[in-house]
Amino acid sequence: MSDQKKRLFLVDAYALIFRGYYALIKNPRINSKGMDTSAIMGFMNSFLDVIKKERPDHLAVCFDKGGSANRVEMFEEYKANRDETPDGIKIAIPYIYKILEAMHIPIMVKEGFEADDVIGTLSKQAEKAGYTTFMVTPDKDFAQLVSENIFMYRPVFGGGYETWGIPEVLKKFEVENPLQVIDYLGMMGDASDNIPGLPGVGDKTAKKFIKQFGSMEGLLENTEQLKGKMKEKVEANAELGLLSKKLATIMLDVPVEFHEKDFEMSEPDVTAVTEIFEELEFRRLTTNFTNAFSVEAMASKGTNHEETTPKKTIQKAAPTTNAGEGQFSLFGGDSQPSTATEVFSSRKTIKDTEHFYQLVQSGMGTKLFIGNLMKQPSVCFDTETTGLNPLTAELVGIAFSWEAGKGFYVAFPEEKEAAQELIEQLRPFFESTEIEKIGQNLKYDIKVLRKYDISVKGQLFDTMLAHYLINPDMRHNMDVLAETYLNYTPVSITELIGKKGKNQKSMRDVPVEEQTEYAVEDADITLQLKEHFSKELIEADNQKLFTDIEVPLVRVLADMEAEGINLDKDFLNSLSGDLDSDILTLEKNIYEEAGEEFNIASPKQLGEILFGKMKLVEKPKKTKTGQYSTAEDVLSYLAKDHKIIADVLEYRGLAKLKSTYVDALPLQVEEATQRVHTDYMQTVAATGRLSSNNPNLQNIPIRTERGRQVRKAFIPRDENYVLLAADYSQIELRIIAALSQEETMMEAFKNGEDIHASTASKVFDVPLAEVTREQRSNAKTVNFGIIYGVSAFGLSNQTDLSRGEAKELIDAYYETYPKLKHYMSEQVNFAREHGYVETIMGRRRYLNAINGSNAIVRGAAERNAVNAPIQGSAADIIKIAMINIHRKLEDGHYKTKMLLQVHDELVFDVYKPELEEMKTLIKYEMENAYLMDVPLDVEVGVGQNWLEAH
DNA sequence: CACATGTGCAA
DNA sequence: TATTGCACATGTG
Repeated sequence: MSDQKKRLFLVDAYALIFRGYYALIKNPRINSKGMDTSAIMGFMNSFLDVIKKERPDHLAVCFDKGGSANRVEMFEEYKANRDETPDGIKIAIPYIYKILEAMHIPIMVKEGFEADDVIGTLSKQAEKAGYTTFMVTPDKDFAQLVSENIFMYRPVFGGGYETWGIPEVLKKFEVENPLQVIDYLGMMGDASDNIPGLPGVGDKTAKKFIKQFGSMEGLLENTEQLKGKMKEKVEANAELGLLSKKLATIMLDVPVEFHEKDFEMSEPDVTAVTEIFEELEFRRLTTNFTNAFSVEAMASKGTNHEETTPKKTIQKAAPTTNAGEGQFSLFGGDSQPSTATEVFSSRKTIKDTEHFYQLVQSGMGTKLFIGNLMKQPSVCFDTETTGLNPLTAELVGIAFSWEAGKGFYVAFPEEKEAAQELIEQLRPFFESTEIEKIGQNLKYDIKVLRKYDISVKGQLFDTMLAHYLINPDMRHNMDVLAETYLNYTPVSITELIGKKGKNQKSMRDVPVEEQTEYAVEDADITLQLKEHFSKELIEADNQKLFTDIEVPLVRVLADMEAEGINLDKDFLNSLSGDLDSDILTLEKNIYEEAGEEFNIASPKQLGEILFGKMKLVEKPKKTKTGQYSTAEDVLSYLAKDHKIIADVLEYRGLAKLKSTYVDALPLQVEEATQRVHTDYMQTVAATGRLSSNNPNLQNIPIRTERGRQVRKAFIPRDENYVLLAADYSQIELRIIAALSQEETMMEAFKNGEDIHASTASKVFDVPLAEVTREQRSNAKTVNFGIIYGVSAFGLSNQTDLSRGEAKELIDAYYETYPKLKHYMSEQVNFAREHGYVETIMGRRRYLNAINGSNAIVRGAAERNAVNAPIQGSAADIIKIAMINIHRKLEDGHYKTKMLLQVHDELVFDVYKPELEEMKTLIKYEMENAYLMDVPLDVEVGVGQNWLEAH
């Protein structure tokens, strides 16, 4: 294999660093010193992968230094608009240098030249010297350099690499010659490099032009063939086009020379590298590194299935050896211990490691399989369906796994009766109370199976929920979890059924062998994640929260979602008509006042009219992108002086109402049930709250008279039912009072006082009876502000108070409630020391930024330290209440159903004969879900619609 | 068609 | 320079 031409790898350092950093932006790696090591980790992972996979004999890592003097000379805005390099990247650079030096990796830097130009020049020189060069970079600009001997070696999102040779470039850019990539980039521009490009020309147009004219020059010489606006624009920007092309051209005459010897790989200084990794707390990388450089690793090197490397130049590796033997120890994130059973080689799909996935054949095969299945104490399963909506989706198959690396797939027939027959055979498994069921997002599977009249019984372990408790701020989809904790990249669903939109396939259209591979892999991975997470749950002392709250809630939510709520479409239709005519009138008035017609819904156009043309304000506030801000708090000050602004505000309110609620809700009524089924997300809000979508039923208007009308559209199931709404009164303030043991506030609650009036009376030092509306309102604002960690500035923004008055008010507030202030600083201190805060049920939120150096970020973390335990404890309490109520309704075989949760409120469809019983039961369960030193109070209302029920 | 931005609804 | 969310219309590529 090495008898082929010699190979040179040139690594574009910054491109890989940026890519690594942003790939982890949602789950940044923070070590115990609070340092963000994402960029280093991301870069090293990619880099070591290349070494491990390709074993290059000649290699260099190329950095920029001092930018490109040349390009800036040509175009002074070149890269000027780029955001400043994030801190996470800045701190990474010196470490990466140090690591590469310790590894004895050649580093190329040429002051005043970009890495692109250095790499370009070197590859062309190496080509003359008989080398095949691989440019390791994701940056598509490099495509212009590709030749018979020069390839791009691109890391692919989700792991693996793809190689671009001439055919790939020609196909990708739809050109005849790689050099035309320069014309393409020149026309289209590149926002990240600040190459302007031709205005109005994007990917599609650029490709068209190149097919038609061959080059930028060809285009500019033949503009008479263009039409309309495009002709004008291109002609007007000819110079810009030529300049853009120059900027996009990678220079090949950088004063560097390719001497073979300088690029030879040599033995790394293992001790030095290990030391740096230890300092950074990179455990997995340490083994990854040893592996990448070891002889053994070379022998057992596996092939990634995504390999697109040309056969002649890149050695194809031997079939993967048994990865379970333990010569790799790549398992686990840097904080996770590695274990023998969960060892997989880096960035591979599970396909490449030894595994045994079997398709269960019908007849005898099914019987044998089910017999075996029923003997297991604990099984992971995953349903495959025709779509994402569990109310309409049909079963395509179910994967099962109970042993790492092994699993089975039961494919389902399309025909309804046959499918039902098959699921009946599986019923004993799903309805067994003995067998524990493991899954990722089990709510979905439960809802799907529900349609087949199967109820999933027994203990549940949902890996998504488990991870949500382990770190609620991270993302919890299975692909990310597999990468983070198991270090492998599952087959993506897009690979199977294509991107959503144009011609997305259904799972049904996927060959059953591929279904098996994909589905069982997911079950296999989920099973392995469970092993991981169950340990971590214990370490974080979150087991009770998991078992007693989050897991039981899954079934409660599945029931609520399946139930849905009745919506009065006709009523909304008539509202829509009313809104329409009012909006039309306002529109006419606004156009008249503005002297022209424009799109009022466009903040850009509106700002231009109000502040650019009419100049209603001397110094208009701008948004971060430099547009005039037309936000409500800006405009409302001006409404009394300018009719047009009052009209705009009213228009906005009505338009919002119509588009977001009145017109949108009827479209969400499910065909099959004629009801609206929201989807509650249990793992989104970092504090432990639920969120609701498709549609969001947690933000239905209530504050304005007009908006409130929408609530009239939510009605009982039929004439035998009424809607009941039960609200916790001031639950968050009660929690903070109890947690801080602030007696004054606790007393007020115990005595059933109006808490805001009571606060006002104490803070402003007036008798309770003499508190003015304004005083109560200000006290209410502070009460809420305290929960969020408000500043004097923020408070003065929310009230009529000046900054000074706001500060006085806050000071008086803390004097009234000294324990409250103490509690707040205690929370902050706890977070500083432990890195997290927790709720009454031990739900944690990690706040690493609280020890960071950025004052703004740190301030936000400090507010979170106060807010998260309060908001989160309230969430804990209502979740407990929901579970208890759900159980009572089930056990008592009531017809009443729980329908909605809105953070501190529950909504029920109550069967009229059960009404009195329900009022008592619901109020009792909510008030007694969790007992604190402050009583909880729940207000219950009943009505013919949601508005009346309040 | 996908994504960013500005805006605004709820607790 | 107040917490947590979701979703709309516009604008851009």
